[in-house]
Amino acid sequence: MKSALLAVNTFNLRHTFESAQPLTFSGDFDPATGRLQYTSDGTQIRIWQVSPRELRIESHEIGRAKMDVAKRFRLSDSLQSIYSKIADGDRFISDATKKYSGLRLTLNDPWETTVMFITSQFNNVKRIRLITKRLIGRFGGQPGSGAGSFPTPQALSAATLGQLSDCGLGFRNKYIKATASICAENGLDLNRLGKLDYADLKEGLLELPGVGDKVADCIALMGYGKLEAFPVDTWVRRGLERLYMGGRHASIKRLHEMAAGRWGALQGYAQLYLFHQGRMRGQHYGI
DNA sequence: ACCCAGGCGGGCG
DNA sequence: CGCCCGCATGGG
Repeated sequence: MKSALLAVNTFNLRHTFESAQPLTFSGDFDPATGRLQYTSDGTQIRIWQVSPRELRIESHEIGRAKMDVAKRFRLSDSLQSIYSKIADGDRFISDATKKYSGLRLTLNDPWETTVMFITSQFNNVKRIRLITKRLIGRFGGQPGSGAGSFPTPQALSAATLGQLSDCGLGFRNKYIKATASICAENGLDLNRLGKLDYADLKEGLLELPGVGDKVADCIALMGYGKLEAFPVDTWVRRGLERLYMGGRHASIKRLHEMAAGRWGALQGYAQLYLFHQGRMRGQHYGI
């Protein structure tokens, strides 16, 4: 096991893990020690924050691990610059970026992100974690060949609806199986969609069964890094209506227009802070 | 026992 | 386009 230090600026691993992104579902975070362990391309990586400006990384492949951490947590994003743009004249975003300073968007594997956010529909964070870990344990890499790694499209398309349901997927089993077979057999290579601009990418994602407006935006944002994606879920919707619309109801279409007008090309970051603040405000739901 | 959770697909007007 | 409905499951 090798170890390295990585300098960071405006980064908070705890906030980032708690913000219900793909690593929240597949990774293991120890709240007592602040250590996060996750698997990337079959490599085990363990990280924790030794100081506000330093991250400790442990892995057998330390070089790859350092690159993965930098990419995964978007460490090249200047959060100070992003804050100054999305919080300008906006009391609510300004409050959230102060309270959760260092909360970062993550960039994750498109296929894993797709499965996790199909799983997320009509579900809660704790159960998404439970289901994701069952999928990894039953259909992911086996001991000796990438244990703990996420199941491939081939593995999930070969699973029966009963097996998928037994992982806790319930009615989502048919979405997962159908999307997996499209990715495995029909040659829809999710990695190639990354070349498209946001509008075309979203249109492509919407063709997958179980992927609607909200899930497509989650995949675009956290699987492809499209910062102009703005997933509107229950928390964001409530937050927008309460904070910006005097408590009045608004359509999804109207909320998208408002977000685009306020935060433009960085609306994905605004969404992350709105979502996290909204979800933490009630704080009756664990991770 | 009852309620809710990072919505979606299908059917309707 | 908007609205309404059913939907599997585990935890509070």
